[in-house]
Amino acid sequence: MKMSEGVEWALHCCLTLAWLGKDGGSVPTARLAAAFELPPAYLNKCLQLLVKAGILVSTAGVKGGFRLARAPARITLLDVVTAIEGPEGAFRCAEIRQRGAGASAPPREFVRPCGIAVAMRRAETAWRRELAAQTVADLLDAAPPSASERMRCWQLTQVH
Amino acid sequence: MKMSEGVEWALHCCLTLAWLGKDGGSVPTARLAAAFELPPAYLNKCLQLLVKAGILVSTAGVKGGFRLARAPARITLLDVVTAIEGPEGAFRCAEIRQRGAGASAPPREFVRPCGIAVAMRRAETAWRRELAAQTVADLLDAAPPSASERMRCWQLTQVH
DNA sequence: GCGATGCTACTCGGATAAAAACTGTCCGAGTGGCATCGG
DNA sequence: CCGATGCCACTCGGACAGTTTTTATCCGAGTAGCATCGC
Repeated sequence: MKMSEGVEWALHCCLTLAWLGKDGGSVPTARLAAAFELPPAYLNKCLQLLVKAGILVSTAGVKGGFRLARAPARITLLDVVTAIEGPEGAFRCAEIRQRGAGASAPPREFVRPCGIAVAMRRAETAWRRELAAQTVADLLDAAPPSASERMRCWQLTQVH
Repeated sequence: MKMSEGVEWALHCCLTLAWLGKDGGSVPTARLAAAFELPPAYLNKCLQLLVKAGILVSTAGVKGGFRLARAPARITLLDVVTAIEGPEGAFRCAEIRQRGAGASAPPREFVRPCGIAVAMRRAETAWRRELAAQTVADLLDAAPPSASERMRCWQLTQVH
């Protein structure tokens, strides 16, 4: 059960966009990739997922790039995780209770969901609740102010 | 982020062992695999993980097999999930904040952990807490009594 | 001088390969029961 | 009849392939700015 690295990348990029894009400018993939030494093409793939989810908006052309689609306070960590990992939960009940020994049971016994699936779903719900309670704005507040400034200074050095 | 199917298998096997092994007998892999139409060899691999974690005990020999190492009330879902999936969390912080733009930052800035990692860890902790709050005994109570009896009857038909 | 127009460089976006993890399979070491043999 | 002993069938346990998911890469479609050309 390994979460995609794209989640970490996406969150750091959201934070960076919140810092750099304050003046309304778009940031291209190449610059975000350079900011964290990530493979640019694959990072682009992750950012596209965020666009599809409505978290980012993309602009084509020579001065194009990505920027946040809405205020950081309205982007939860759950939004980002779901955008990258997909809507399905980690645990998927295959209903093996109905196979083998359970094949001869009356169908009405399987009307109520499998207790194991319920328990696992409950845990994942708690996980989602915690993720939904945190926003990108919270991450901005928690990060040291120097990081924001360093990122902004670094961006100037990258202008060719 | 897909959880291994072995988790579902292991939980169903723990439930089955609690039902069948009441009289102290061990249940071999082949019988558990037949009970859910699972690949026997791979299921055996999962059961070995449970043995390593101290959840099951295995007995070799002609009347051998697996049985619960302790009472169902003392086996949490977290125990089983950790045994199959390993102790590491789903999210692993790669500290990309220290690379690229952050490479020139003073080391003391990275003493406190990455805010993103903290937030993700908090969510996973909530997930673990829910899993730890549920035991195999709770699953036994939640399952319909007919399932227990059916499994016991079915077992008799499997004796060669 | 001013506007329209064609061009170029740069961007995103999706289709295409390599790598890793998960899933599935096989065979060997070890053990306990059981039949046999001897006393 | 009772005990010791050797054998055998059955079990777990770890080493070996196949398949799906993840990671990484490349190239094409499209767009915005800019220089050029014409009026």
